[in-house]
Amino acid sequence: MSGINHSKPTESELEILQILWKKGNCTVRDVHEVLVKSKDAGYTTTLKLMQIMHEKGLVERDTSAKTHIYKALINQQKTQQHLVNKMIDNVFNGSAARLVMQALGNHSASKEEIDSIKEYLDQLSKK
Amino acid sequence: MSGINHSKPTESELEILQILWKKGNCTVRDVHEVLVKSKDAGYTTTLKLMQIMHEKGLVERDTSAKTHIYKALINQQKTQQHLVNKMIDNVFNGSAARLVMQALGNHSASKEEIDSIKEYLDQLSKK
DNA sequence: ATTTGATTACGAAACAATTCGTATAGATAG
DNA sequence: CTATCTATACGAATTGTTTCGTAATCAAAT
Repeated sequence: MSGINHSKPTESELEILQILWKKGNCTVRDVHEVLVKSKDAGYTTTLKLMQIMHEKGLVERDTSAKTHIYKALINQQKTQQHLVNKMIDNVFNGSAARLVMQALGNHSASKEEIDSIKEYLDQLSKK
Repeated sequence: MSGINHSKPTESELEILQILWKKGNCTVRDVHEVLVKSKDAGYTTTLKLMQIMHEKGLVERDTSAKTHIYKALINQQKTQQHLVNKMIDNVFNGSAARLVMQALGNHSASKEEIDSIKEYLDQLSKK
């Protein structure tokens, strides 16, 4: 077991992780360009965030060239799992079912989504 | 429309809200006593938090007696909805279904939970 | 070579969240 | 009445997050 990973990215870090998970290897500029579409931020802000994420071990980077290449180090699924579990405990008193209903209730899932969830539940039941 | 409520309680605030939602009216001590069961905190820390929550409009309080009585001002369901929606956007790229599956996958919902969700989904489908 | 542009490094400011020590006031027991 | 206990008020230290200005470095273009 090497470095502990609390896997508690902040909100800004999560935004960046999203991009890294989707696109794989990125320069700071790559990430920044996606970010500015949805929010207002300076380039050096994004840079600094990614440097801090590196210090924390959330990402790794290749510094062999002038322009560094970043890559997510923490796993998307595990991070999602961690955050969902925390929310279940923290916000829904430990009831996964209540979270699920809340999620489906107002967010108006599409028919396809609902069907795929049903299918998923059927598989879960068969055990 | 009067005061906007961003309903973005911090983690500590959420812990306190949980207790207030469950028990209704509470003194600081009531809340504190529940809190210390699961975490390490001084009484004045809890007090301060609740005072700040009051400033923010998250709770109201009756100060007519020496010992103040606190009560949640923001709605549990709405707060949950808000937080879930944010998580869907922020962590699951907008897919409620993915959140649901993640929630059910590892958290090992009980058979009863799964059944009640199925029922819920059937009702949703009939529309 | 010099200028221009893009990049990383660094440090600090601004803000927010958390924690707690100390002061003060009211209630109660002796 | 006085000592003690419990409560709130206040301020400040600490820590974490976010933001950005400025400097240094390197590459490419002129």
